[in-house]
Amino acid sequence: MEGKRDDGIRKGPWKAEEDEVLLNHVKKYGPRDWSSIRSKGLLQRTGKSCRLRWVNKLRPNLKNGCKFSLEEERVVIELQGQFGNKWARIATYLPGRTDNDVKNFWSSRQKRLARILQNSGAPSKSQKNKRVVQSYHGCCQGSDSRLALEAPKFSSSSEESSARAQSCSSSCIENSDMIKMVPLPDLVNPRLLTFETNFIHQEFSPAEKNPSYIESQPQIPFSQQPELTFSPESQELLARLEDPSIFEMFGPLDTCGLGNGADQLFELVGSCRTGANETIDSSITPDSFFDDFPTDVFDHIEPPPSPSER
DNA sequence: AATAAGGTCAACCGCAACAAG
DNA sequence: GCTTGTTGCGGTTGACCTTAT
Repeated sequence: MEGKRDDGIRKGPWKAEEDEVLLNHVKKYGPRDWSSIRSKGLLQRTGKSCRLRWVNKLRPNLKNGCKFSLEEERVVIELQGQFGNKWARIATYLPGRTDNDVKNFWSSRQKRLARILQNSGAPSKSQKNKRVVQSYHGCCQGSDSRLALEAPKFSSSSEESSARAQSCSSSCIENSDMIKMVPLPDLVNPRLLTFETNFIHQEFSPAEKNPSYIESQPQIPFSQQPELTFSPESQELLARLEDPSIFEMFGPLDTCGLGNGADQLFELVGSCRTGANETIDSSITPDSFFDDFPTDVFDHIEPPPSPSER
């Protein structure tokens, strides 16, 4: 992969020295004249390659190596529906994210979805657990997930970067252990247990084809987003629960195989579907309920507020 | 422990839009 | 108006890492 082409142009991973040269160039001349970097003999890289490196890795305030937060995830899904695969445009709504980040995020997500759907006919034993979990995972998506989006104006103020750093670190928290300690009623706010199949339809029939969809949705800012939401692809799976044959896919597996809480899980799914406001039985043992879940189900659950924050 | 499968990320490629000559 | 060079964008690929078997 790494190496020089016949014309002497280097390709492949960038070295620290190359980054340094590129950064120096940008400091001196700004993020432009990429091709002059090579013509001046500073680097054996194409202008395109230099630009790409700057945009994706060296630009200040990038959230490199930071998983997409729930909010970011929602923004991408929302805007992909609105704009289609206009990654650069979508990225302008996500501070610190590049078009490449958004593109990669989306394609992984699509792959995952495709695989889930493809496997749904004949799930392996190990998939059974996961699929149910994902259904649960998705069923609690807040119904008011429409967003008020406005392309932000970025500044380089320290205030903004520290806020950014904070949001980045909070979204990177590995919180499965903390979550395991939280009683179920604290995690699942019954008010949030409504389900909106439109959301799924949107994912597979982008609103670009139906722009009125976006406009018709109530728009609320991030700060008013439901505090507990789940990965949206799971909603598609949940939608499949409408199909009575869905449970056949689990074969002989019954809820006993999923731990003590699985019965509640299916009740929960049912209440999600009806939008009922039942409260969750507080006699459920949280540990037994969650222990059978793969930890990735917790990935998108915000850590609970500390008692002082409540 | 070894291997396969899946996921993530960085980088390349081709194309289109735009500007300069 | 045409050609050429530059920039920006979206699609794709391959390496690497993680997780499952």
